[in-house]
Amino acid sequence: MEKQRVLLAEDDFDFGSILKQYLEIHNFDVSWAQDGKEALTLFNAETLAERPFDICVFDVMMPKMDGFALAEAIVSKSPELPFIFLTAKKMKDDRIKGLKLGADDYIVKPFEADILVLRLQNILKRSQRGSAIIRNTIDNYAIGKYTFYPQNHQLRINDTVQKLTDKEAQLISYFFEHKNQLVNRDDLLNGVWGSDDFFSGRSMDVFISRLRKYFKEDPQISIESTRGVGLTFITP
Amino acid sequence: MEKQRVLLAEDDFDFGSILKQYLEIHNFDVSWAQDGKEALTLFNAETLAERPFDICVFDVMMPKMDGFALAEAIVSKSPELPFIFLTAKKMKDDRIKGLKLGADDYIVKPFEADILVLRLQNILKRSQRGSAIIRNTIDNYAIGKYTFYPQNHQLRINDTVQKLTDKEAQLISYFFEHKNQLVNRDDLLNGVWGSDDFFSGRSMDVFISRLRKYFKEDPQISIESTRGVGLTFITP
DNA sequence: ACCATCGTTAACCTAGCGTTAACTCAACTA
DNA sequence: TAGTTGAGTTAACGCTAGGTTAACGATGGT
Repeated sequence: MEKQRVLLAEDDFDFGSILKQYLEIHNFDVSWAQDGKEALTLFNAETLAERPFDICVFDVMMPKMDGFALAEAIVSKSPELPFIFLTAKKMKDDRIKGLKLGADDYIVKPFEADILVLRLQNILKRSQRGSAIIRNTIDNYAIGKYTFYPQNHQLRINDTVQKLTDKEAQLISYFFEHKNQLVNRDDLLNGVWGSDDFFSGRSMDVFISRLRKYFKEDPQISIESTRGVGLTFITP
Repeated sequence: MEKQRVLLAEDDFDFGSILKQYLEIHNFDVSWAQDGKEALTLFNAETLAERPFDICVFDVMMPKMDGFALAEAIVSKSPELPFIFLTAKKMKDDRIKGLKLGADDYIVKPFEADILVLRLQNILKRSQRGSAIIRNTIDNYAIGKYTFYPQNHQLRINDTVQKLTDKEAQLISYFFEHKNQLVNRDDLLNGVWGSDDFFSGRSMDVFISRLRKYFKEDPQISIESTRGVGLTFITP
């Protein structure tokens, strides 16, 4: 199999070099940039040279150009190129911002390097089986009679407006962004809560239960769980 | 997607060139003028050439022709063209003057460059979904039985006149200018106070509470908060 | 020098939100 | 089939963002 090409933008030297090594062990071909501008330059060069990247990994906090800006710039040129964000936790609201940009995933530091590898492999697998993502900068998600507006945390159901709380909004964004995919519980925890928060427990289940109530009216939409694995947001 | 065209008028060389770069990274097409007259020339040239600008960014303090004069000149020719002001803080009353001219936003220096980008994108999104703003130089804002006159800080409620303080007036202007939009607390702080004032805190809440009193009589008008996010000035 | 005005701070209170606890049911294992 | 574990749901708890009022202190006018 051809090596997959990864564009890695990560300013922390130690962390970056470990990731690079680790990815290379797993048979990726890694181009590592230490700030956003450098990453953009790399991207342009490689794209011109007609050996485009297969996937990008952006740290959010970087000097000169942050990961979001970088992602926007790149998405505008290669709308179908998958990318994920890395971030230190505690960056409030960032997760929604990231997913709104159309990120395929959102990993909160610290994390195990092999987690990253697994996620990348999954995303690549998905994007290869067709489903070329046409990614627009999203300002709402609509399914059937439901429309969710991430900016103001509003879920419109037909014509009634339901205000969601912060966490509900983050969770629902995650689901809309991964609809009809089985997402495992750890990924969900990481994506919405930041895994290292290791809090005792079952908060996620409570929130899922709350979301289910919003979707109760529509038999076509549901959040189904697969015991021991994770959850799927089922939509028509 | 087509590049959006920005007319940037900013006399400070360092600041201007950074903004230009940053905007270009975000896929804007930037024309940068270093004083008001130059900006006006650019505007005329481009408008004649039938490649009109999509949005303008004016620094207030500039040699030869300040941002306000420039804005007036441009508004009189392209009434529907969105524009925002940049200004050093401490320029008392400027904000009201700016909003009276019909500015779509008002950003106080210093600020993060990505804030600017986000605001521009929001404004453009809004102005594209219809609602072509018919902008008159505003000398009052009227909603129901309330009319606010920014020049003399008077709020008329039916036929009684309430004189507002400086800050009340700035805040109410901001809300009238952003009615039925959720504005986040930081933007509000920046728009009215100038964010870097990081003053200990809760002044804004006090003012909001004061404004609410003025609107108490009318059940259709209110200032509602969305916890952890911001505030919405609700009007019919 | 005194008073009035206004923005800010302090202090207290409420309600909204995320989490936990506890109980129940469903699903897997042996 | 009994025992165990994962997940669904509800109610309750505790924390904190936000609402409100009163008091403070700076500024400017008389």
